[in-house]
Amino acid sequence: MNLEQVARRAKVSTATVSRVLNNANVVKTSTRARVEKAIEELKYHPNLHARNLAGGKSRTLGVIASNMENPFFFDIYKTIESDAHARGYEVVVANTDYRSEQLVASIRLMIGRRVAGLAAIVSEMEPALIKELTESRIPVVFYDVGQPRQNITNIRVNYRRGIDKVTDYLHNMGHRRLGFVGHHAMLGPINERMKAVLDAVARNSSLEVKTAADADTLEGGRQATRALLSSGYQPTAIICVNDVMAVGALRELRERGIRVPQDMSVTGFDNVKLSEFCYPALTTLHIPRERIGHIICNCLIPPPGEVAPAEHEIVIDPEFVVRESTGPAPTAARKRHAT
Amino acid sequence: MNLEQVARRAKVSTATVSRVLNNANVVKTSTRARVEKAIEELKYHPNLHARNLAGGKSRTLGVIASNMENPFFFDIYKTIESDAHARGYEVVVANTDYRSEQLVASIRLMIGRRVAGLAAIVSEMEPALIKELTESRIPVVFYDVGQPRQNITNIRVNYRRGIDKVTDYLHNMGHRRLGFVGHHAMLGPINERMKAVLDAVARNSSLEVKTAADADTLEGGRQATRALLSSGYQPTAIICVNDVMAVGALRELRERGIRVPQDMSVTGFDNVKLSEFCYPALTTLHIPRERIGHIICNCLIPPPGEVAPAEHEIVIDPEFVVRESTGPAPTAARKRHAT
DNA sequence: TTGAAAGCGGTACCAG
DNA sequence: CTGGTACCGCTTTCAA
Repeated sequence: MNLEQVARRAKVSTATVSRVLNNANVVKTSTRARVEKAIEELKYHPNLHARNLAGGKSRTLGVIASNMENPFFFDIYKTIESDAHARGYEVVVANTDYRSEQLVASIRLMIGRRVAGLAAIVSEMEPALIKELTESRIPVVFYDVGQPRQNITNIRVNYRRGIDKVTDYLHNMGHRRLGFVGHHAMLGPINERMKAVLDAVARNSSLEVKTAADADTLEGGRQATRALLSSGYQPTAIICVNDVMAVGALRELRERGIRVPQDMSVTGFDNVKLSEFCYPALTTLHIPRERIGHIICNCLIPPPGEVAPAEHEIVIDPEFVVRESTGPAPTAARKRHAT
Repeated sequence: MNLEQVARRAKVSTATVSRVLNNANVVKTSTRARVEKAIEELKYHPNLHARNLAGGKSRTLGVIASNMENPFFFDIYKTIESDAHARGYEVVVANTDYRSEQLVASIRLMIGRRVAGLAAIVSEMEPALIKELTESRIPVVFYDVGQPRQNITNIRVNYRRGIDKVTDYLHNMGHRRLGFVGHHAMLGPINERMKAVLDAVARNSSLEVKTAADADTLEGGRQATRALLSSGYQPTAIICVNDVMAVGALRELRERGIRVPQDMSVTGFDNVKLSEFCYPALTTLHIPRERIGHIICNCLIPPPGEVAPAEHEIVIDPEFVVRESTGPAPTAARKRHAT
């Protein structure tokens, strides 16, 4: 089913059919009606590949994320999608599962699709890829990774500032032995979060910390917490790399009969909706996912007439949100009681 | 950057470049090397639109879901994606947000992309669309909606059986006043779930029920529960249309000081991972999302050599999973105490 | 083993 | 306002 058949049935040329398809308001009403009738009768659906090929432009944005299962990524994606739709763009997504081979495949796929812009919300990233992207001339926004370049915008979160708020808070509450639950993406921002914790501990000799890592899922958070505690280490507070893993931690603690926050404090990161709905509600750091989505879309779809904005970097400061999962460090007496 | 430029640089014809791109093992090794070098140097990325257009086939699957934010949909999607990748297919997704206008747009988009197969995991669905799809000749799998047809496979869940397990269980536990928390998709399976509850109540004159609905999110579950209880109605058990909304219900109850399960029982549906991690863990009905994903993929990508399977329908029975969110109905005495 | 050329299904420019 | 037609970038015979 193609243009030509429609044209034949409507007794016009393919050019005219193309015109009515694209709302060129130069077609006589009667002709247009005839064409539309033919389209309807033939159940004609234009081939988008042919369109993109002939038209040259794609009006499609690509979004690549490490783990769409984590609401953090999904929230950003959702904002991008609705902004894009509002401007008449489609968006295609790809998951990397934190695997850089998948990242490579996804990026090639996006380039192959000739997307009009690409957002990479990923922790893993090889320099070679960045180069490849730079040379592809597609407008790109990286979240958390890479360097600003010609056609590359960078959004980063000031993890150090965020983590410092957490460690200061915990320290003031009397916590000295900390645990850190991370996930298996050992590059980029995750490491930054972990390093920030490590540094805070290094700055303060009264503090100590042990870390554990597992998959970026509820189950992963639980397993990492289990590993952390099974080692015999007895922290009074666990800092989790994100909210999802923190909810996993909460479960492990519950099953061990460790009360939160009386016996153990737990913190998350991101402030996804779930962090308010779990029990106890998580103390966490808010990252404005909608704002990030809007920024990305603005970079990728420059308002008509304007040129793509010059290379630049946008830094975001996480906001500390105290809820129910944290409290004063248990005293020896209370701790004994709990056991 | 196109085939021709690569061809020129490698001093071969475009046909040859195409051959090395497609791993046709007819190219002399030395030639192949020359071409690959050129591709590398030029950072050439084949235009997928041109490829699809010329090749005719697409090796991509379309997946349309009502709400990817709900892990239920996402789990199915994820399974489809990994199965598809294993067989060398791509998959593109679309969200409808339960809006049938979005569904229409998404389906047209998929047809326009000439996907090799389409999975529609949606609650909303207009008959006209089904017809349109049937006529498009692409293999389709509907979850929960529509009728089996020529190129259409149907997967459905026996909601009635599932819900009956829940209502029987609750009835045996002494519950008489039920609440039902649903979401705003008033067509298809949701209605089936609700109708099953209504029917169970109708069959048993000692039972009564009131319903409330809101968005299919954590917050929606909370709001619906709030609405249900604010009306003055005092159920002893709340049946939720799915786990996500049940977690929302849990929060509202917590904030009202209503203990689960002592003062109120709560049930979910789907048995997503979250149902084990929330507190208290949810009594729910398990729906095998991975199995569903596999089935879908098998229908859409028939093993090479075989013809697409004939029209058929697959029915799934949910399995009842009892956890901590349900218990005996509170006695009058205990109830008074709680207040 | 390689090249030439005919499409694939549209778009857009140029005439009429 | 409408038709003719030269591409868009790649795949795929058909010959050489």
